[in-house]
Amino acid sequence: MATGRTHRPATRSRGIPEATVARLPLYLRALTALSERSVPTVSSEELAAAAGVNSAKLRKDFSYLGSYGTRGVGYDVEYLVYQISRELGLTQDWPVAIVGIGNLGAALANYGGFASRGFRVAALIDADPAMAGTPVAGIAVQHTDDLDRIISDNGVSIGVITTPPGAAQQVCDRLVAAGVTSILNFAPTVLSVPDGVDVRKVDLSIELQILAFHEQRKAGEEAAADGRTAVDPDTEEAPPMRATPAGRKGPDGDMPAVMPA
Amino acid sequence: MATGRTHRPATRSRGIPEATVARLPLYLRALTALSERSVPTVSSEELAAAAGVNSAKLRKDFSYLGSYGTRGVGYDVEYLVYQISRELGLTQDWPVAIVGIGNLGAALANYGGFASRGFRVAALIDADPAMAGTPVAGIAVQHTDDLDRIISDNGVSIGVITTPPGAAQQVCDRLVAAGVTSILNFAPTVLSVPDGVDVRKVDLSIELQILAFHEQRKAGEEAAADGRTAVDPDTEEAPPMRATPAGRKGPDGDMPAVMPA
DNA sequence: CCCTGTGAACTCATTCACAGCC
DNA sequence: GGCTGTGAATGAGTTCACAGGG
Repeated sequence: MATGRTHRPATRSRGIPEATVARLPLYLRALTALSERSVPTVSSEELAAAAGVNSAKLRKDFSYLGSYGTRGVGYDVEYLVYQISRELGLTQDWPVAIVGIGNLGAALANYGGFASRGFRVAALIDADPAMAGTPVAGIAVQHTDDLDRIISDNGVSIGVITTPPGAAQQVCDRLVAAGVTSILNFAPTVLSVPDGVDVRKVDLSIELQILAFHEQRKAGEEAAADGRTAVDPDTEEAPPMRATPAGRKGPDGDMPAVMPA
Repeated sequence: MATGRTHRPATRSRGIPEATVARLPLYLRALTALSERSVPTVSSEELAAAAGVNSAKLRKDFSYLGSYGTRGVGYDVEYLVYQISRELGLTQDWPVAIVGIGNLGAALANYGGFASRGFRVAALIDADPAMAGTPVAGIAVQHTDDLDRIISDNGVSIGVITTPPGAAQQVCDRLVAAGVTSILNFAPTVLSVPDGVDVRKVDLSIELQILAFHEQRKAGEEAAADGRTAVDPDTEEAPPMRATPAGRKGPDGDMPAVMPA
């Protein structure tokens, strides 16, 4: 932002904040619903409510895209749908390959929300030779050996990894080598990729752990409110054991059996 | 932190930043791997690399938990595993209910990473009467009619929603009414919940759209680097149509057929 | 008036850089 | 000397509050 409109081409150029980008799909979904109900116009307040954000944030977000609203009126639904779709790159077709056709991979292949919105499952790939040829969601599974060819032949630039964690990095490397530059990773692994490749991750167990953290806090506060001393994770202190004053682990090494695996 | 140790109980109290909480599971995973390899000690640098963050961030994160490291040496792996587990509330058992046993729900029920780490699938619930009794991942599916009882009987406080979008809000309401205070939502819907209830969402289609945005940018930049005029989404401007100067949609209403559904 | 668009203030998060301790 | 712990500096994101066009 800064002092004055610097040297920009004509409209506003690059640099939509990442946080804004992450919300555009949300707005788009809300707008699409309005569009289906043939609502012509919507205010920032209404749309914000539908998308689950506050209206100031929404207006600021849209201001990064340009001035697409009408003061005193609101936003034209169809027009905004188009502008956001274009901004997100959904006016073109994105062939996607899913690698690792287990329970999750198959579920994703069958997932409807995939096909709509510019994404198309172009290939299913698995390392199990026995699966090769089996149709999943109407698409024949292909073997990992052909990964390179499959990616190039279909012009895939977005790959989805649903392999077991042990295979994820290797699959990732092969995808990248074959030309994929965006990866959606469902395996619970940290992937390393070269510059220029985007990785996003979806991790069930991380989400649950974050919920558990807050859940535990709630339990603690509730108990505190009850007047009881509570099991507040912080007050609970007085560590069950600690490394010996100036050493490694402490030979007494008694620690609650935590973490199954 | 701050000028002086203010009036805190003894250790450091509440208020771990949300961003830090979201990374703790990542650290825990990396530490667990080290623990399995019987590595006794790790430096912030090494651990940060394994978790895919930089070391300054990691040290700052850990500083919110307390001073669990040893200067000149690093962190005791087992001890840190325990401290983070405790902080995240993983030293206790969290019974989880999954509502909506379609492809995705079933895949999650079968997902291994679920069972480990303190979470236990306590119930599977579906609205289809035909599914009632069918075992999925070794657990009999129960009918939505009994949702209330199932939640209370099992002491479930974390619910996972994998229903179609249309049913999600209703299921959410019922879960909350039954006592659930944390929800992990896989349905592409914005859920509204009362204060005190946490919702986290996992949304495939949003993730893909974010990737598409960056992917499109890459394509534009690459073309620009090639010297060609490129299809930079911004330069592309000169909108294909726009609401008439002072009115609604514009009667010419010609808009590219975007958005399948 | 109504509602958008946006500077300015503020809050939250990351990074720097170094003091403090082993 | 090496590595943690943390104030201080910087940057990103959100919210405020109001100017400005319909």
